[in-house]
Amino acid sequence: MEISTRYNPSETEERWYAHWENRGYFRSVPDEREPFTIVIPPPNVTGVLHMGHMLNNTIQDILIRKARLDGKNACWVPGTDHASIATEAKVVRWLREEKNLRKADITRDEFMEYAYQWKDKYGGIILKQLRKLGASCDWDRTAFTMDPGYYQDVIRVFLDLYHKGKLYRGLRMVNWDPEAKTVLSNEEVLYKEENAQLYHIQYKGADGSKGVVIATQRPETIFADVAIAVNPKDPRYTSLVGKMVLIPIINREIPVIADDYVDIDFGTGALKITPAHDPNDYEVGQRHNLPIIDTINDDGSINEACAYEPLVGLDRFEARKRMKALLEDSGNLVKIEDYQTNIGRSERTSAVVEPKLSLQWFVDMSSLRDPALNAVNEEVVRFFPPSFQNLYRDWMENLRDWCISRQLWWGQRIPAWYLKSEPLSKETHVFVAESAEEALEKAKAETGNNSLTLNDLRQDEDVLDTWASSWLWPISVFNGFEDPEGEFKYYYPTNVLVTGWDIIFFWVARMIMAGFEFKGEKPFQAVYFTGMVRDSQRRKMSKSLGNSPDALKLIESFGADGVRYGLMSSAAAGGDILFEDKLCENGRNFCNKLWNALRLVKGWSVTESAENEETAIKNKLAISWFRDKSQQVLSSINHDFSQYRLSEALLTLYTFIWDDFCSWYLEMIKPGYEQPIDRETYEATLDIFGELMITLHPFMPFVTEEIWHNLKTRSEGDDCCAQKWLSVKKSDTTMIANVEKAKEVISKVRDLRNQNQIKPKEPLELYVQDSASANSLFEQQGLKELVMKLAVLKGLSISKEEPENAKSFISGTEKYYVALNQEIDVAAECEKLQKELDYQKGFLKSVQGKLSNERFVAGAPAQVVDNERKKLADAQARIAILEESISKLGC
RNA sequence: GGGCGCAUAACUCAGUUGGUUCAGAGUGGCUGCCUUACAAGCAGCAAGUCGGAGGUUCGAGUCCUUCUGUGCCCA
Repeated sequence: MEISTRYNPSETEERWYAHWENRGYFRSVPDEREPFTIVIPPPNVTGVLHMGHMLNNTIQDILIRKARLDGKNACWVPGTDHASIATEAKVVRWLREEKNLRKADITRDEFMEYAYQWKDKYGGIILKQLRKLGASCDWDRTAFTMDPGYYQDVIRVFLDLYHKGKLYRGLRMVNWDPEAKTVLSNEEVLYKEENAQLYHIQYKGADGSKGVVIATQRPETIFADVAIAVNPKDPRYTSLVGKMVLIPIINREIPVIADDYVDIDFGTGALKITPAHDPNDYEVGQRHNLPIIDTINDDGSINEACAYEPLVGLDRFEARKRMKALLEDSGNLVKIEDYQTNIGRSERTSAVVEPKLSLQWFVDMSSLRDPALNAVNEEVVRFFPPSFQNLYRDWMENLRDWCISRQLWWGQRIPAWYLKSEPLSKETHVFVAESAEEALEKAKAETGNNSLTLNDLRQDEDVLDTWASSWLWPISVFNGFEDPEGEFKYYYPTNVLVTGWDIIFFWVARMIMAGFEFKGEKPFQAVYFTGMVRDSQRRKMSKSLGNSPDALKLIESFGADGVRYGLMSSAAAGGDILFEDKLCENGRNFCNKLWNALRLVKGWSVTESAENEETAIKNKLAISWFRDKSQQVLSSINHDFSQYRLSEALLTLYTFIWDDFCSWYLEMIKPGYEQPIDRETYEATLDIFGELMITLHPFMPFVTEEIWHNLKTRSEGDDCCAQKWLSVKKSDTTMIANVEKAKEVISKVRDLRNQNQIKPKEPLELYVQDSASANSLFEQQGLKELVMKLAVLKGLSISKEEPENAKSFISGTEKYYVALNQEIDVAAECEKLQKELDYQKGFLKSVQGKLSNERFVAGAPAQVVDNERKKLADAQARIAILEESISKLGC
């Protein structure tokens, strides 16, 4: 059979994925087995696969495939998030561009209909792309945060919190996005240093005195000023406190007040107080009972309240420019200073966030915090890596109430009704209910007015923050609200959540709070935090930089396994990945290596028995060595898995397969050119190869499945992905150590060839100096034959005499000679030996130092002390060999 | 300004509760090979006073203090 020299992933991947799906391997229904559950961090329904998703989902797939091999009932729930602000923006643009419609032109119901159309057409692309990566999700369970049942859960939770008094409507300073015209939570505001200007403005005294100079970054808000504040400890201004000054241009009188909040060293030390447009000013205003003048509209333009007609209707930034000229004209502008300051921008629209007083819905976090904080502190929910506990704790301890209303249509509409007869304010009646009808009943009861009808009510226009639905994800996807005794009981709490640390506040913390609040139980046992995928210059992958590779193209060029390997090989938990194609190239090369090992093995013809006794015992040793070493490797990989050290597990396997299996084992048993191999060795090799494929399967599912089926003809259902994870058996450590010593001897012979320009295939004669340890080493059955084959020797004997014209090397505590038909450079040889001797003597001295220290011998564990004794003996043996050689050469 | 990390080979990173023959890998570099599975490969080699200083300990890359550099989170 002719097999291509290169592994072709595109040919196999689609075939195997379809096969797995057809066999229903990814499907999970509750049964008597132990469950292993992961819920996917739902990507935006509008999203397309990017590097972060690939990393994140590869990790989940590795964990879920491993659990499946472990015989657990593995359940990976996929789905998407409705992403209210991002999706609404996309739908609005689509309506404008494709349908020539503006949001203002259509009703809410019409908008929702279009939005669902859009979602059905463009949404969920990412779920199809995940299949290409090999993600073994239970697709029958695909969930969406706006599914009817899910929607119902979100409403139910709103009611629940409201009735428990943990949800309230209040007038508060919020972060306002004037572009999206919606409120944002603190986490949705990104602060960055930007260049700005500080305007120094003269406020004249009402009594005609000089007044005071203030510094502000926002001159367009001076008409909303209600006071000037100074620090009570600032001697420059003590005489001014209590006096009145005039706002420039409009000449409205405002008082000068004293407040500790003012930083003496910033600007001029005098601060204008604008409670409507700055959160700190708002606090100061509250303390001093100052009025509030709101001069900015929802869209960021200036309104009539500013009491200066020429500015009305201008955008806040336009108004700022205009103010500069106006202040210059009026003679109030002292100077303009450039400076750097943190500017908050909307995560979604990049618009500069406007602090704004607004009537919104808030979740009171005080009672939700403690169980969630304790769960992480006490490691009931374990973080990997644990260092993220700090970040979590810090945030939880400084938790502020969560603003959950959003001025959008795409999302769960807030289930609160008001009386049309009452204008909106925080004092009006609010009827929170599951339906309008129920709200009406409440309204009648509360107002005592039985003649009210549905027509007298209006529902709150706003929807809920997307996180107010996704925080229920681990509960809702298992129908935990509607049917808490059903499969929810089987799957919840889930085993592990895999997510980027950047949403630890948005999502992870809130899911933990929701778990305890609504179910009295954590949502997951562990959280695995992935790092960020960055480019080789450490920059975040972003569309605007254009430094993000096309995920599907990567899969096309390197294969899904290649990409998975590339991402995982450098992805320690929590650590960022500096991505380059080269990483995937390594993965592709690894697939190719495996493929060629398969070609080699499948190319052999088989005979019933080995050609001679030497070959038979050599192969036997090779098989035992590899089998036994596999146990050690497996045990190390098991340990890595238990600690979520996936990257380490993969690299261990990679090295084991590439080096020990391909470079050593296969070379040990490889028959001569066109020679057959004995059946026993052949069959053992197929089994070994298959076992390696099972172990590698979670990481690289496609190539392992393909090779699994190429190794042997398999019966229906005998698939790699459905095998059983191997259990660790005992191994013969002495035998393994002996073979490792033999490998060192072989490498040293090869090195010697290299250094003396001897062809790799020219057979050499090797002697090992007679000693107890040499005899003991070569008593190992098959070891001599192994060394002879791989070092390409025509003879290997234990010798008391040192041969003529020989070069020597030390391996372990044995001395070896290779007879050469060339002159030996005595001087160079002496120098080499002397250098080695010096080193060994130094080593000996340090070991002796330790052993002569009584406190060491008394204090250190016996095993450590024994080891030092062994080191001492070995070093002495080597020194003896070296000294003997030196004296023989007459150095 | 407050807090949390990180600093190990030219580069990117591992290094578990301090203890195997005086720190590992991949990439890159160097030497030699188109050897009959694989040049997307093979064999071999070189390269690190583990950021600086001090301390605890019989023993420190690992723990403590401090300094320097650097990144992140919050304000």
